Amino acid sequence: MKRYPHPTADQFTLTAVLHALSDPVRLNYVQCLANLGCEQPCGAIATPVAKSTMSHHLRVLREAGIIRIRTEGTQSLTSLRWEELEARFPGVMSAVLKAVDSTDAVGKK
Amino acid sequence: MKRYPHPTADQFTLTAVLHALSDPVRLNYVQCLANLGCEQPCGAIATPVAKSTMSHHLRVLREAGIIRIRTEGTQSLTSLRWEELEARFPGVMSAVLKAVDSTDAVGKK
DNA sequence: CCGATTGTTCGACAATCATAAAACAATATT
DNA sequence: AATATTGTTTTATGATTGTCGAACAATCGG
Repeated sequence: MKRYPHPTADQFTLTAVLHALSDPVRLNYVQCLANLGCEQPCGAIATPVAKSTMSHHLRVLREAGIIRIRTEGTQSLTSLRWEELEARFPGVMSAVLKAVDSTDAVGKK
Repeated sequence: MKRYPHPTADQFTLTAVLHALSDPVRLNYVQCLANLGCEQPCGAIATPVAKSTMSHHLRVLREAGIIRIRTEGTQSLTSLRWEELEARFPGVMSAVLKAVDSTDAVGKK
């Protein structure tokens, strides 16, 4: 069973969060995760990149505090750290995700 | 008199805005600009980097649509494109700037 | 006209990043 | 045990990035 280092909420930095969300592939993944609303295996969300690349992106999101990853069997389950993010940086995630919904900012980099 | 290309609001992309704000030097500049509330010459806001570096950062901010730059005499006057940004991505800028105020996310990269 | 002020542009450089193939690890299934 | 599933790690590569100094451009003040 793999263990991943997750930062605590007080270790989040705004610049790391913004940087993590500034990549189209990552932003799209986060948006899907938010829309689905519950824990998802990495593979459940379609992406245009190789699995090794996706593994890298998920690490960036995890290290920024945006997602939590735990393993169950062979799969890695990812979930948004919504409450912690909203508590630390109120309104940032919700505004960003609303903006994603209302624009085509994702997909074509 | 120099002319700078500025994107129109419909050309803004969320990822470019987030990327532009994800650098500590740029985020700090934007925050100062917002706090001062009015047009400022580049040099009026202290930064830890060389002027050529700052010129680069201001171009990134301009191309993302975050600031407007116009020249008057020898100085370049910068201002936030607040209304346009809020209209395009409601809540994003205001949430980010509030988060900056409430954390030490800026300065130490 | 001359020098000072204020930024921009142009290399150059080191660091980071997004990407993917290949090998690996861990668990599940048959 | 053998194979399939799922994702990570390693290694490599090309692109982007942040940084600076030096040269340049434009204006302002004498």
